Amino acid sequence: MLADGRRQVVAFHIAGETFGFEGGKVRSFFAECIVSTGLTTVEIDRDGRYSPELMELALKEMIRAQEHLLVVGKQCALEKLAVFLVDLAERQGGLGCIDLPMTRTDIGDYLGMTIETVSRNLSKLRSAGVLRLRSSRSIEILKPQRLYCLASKL
Amino acid sequence: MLADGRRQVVAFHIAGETFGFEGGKVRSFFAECIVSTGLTTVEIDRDGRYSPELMELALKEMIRAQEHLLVVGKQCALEKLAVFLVDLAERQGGLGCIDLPMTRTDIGDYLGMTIETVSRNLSKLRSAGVLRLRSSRSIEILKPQRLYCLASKL
DNA sequence: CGAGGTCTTGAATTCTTTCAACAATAGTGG
DNA sequence: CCACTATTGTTGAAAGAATTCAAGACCTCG
Repeated sequence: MLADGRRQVVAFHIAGETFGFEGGKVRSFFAECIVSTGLTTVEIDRDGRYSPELMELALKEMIRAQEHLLVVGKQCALEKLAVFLVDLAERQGGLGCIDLPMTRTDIGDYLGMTIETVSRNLSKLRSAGVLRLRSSRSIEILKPQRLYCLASKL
Repeated sequence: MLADGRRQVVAFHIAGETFGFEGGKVRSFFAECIVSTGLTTVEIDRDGRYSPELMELALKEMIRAQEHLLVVGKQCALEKLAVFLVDLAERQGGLGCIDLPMTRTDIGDYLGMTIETVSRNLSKLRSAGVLRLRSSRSIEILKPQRLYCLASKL
């Protein structure tokens, strides 16, 4: 949360992902469940040495944060949204149908835009025939290559 | 660098800071010197276990990246710039005079805005009496509390 | 069926970007 | 030391994009 009440969503995590690598005793971020969730905690060694596996996860998380910067730093809302959708699709295994468990507000706070902009640009993708909204929380990708292109992945 | 030629500056590092914690063999980012620079490399153990000290640095770097997200995600350019200046001032030890070794382009790519917007908002702060430009690369803070307030640090 | 939350869409405003011109600065070679 | 040149920085005007404010549609749950 920011001092003025605004919120920056740093990441969406799906099953099997690890988060919470904050070093010190002071925590700057918090996590929220948006679907029913099970958690496992990972303890570090008493002497503070991380295992290579855990270290790798922490570094992966850092790279992800830095790559998220690339997205949020983009100027065009449509592009940001495309990257978000492609990322989500890949992590859900394939570009057929994307499940959006989060609200438009969550997406907006993740991408640094208002919910109206999220909605408008989803509509823009819809009317361009790139995707179809089965419901507001379920998206069917009709033209994956167009989406990839917008996301600068092609 | 982004596929379309745009650039996202992830961090500015000053003397004594550590960077380059990319886990795998593939590197997504690169570093550039903008002042004359000395470097020391840190090697990790053969078994891949990081020392607690190095781990702490890596995690600090991750937190920094996530906090940078908070800045880039902000909508207002003036606010972003204020946060940038306050951060730089604090790392340079005090708010008297800030040294800007980087170009406006670097600042813009760091904050996710054009150089013109950087320049314009610096001018805005100048005409508001918040700061004075000794030169384009050297800034004197006249009203620190105003700057802090803009940076949502007060 | 009703109520609350979520989502979409429109219109006006505000802000940034883009394009262009010019000023200031630093570096180069005579 | 000075003119020349390239880079960097500033500013203006127009265009474009997102935000804000507002209204209404849709969905879910009790």
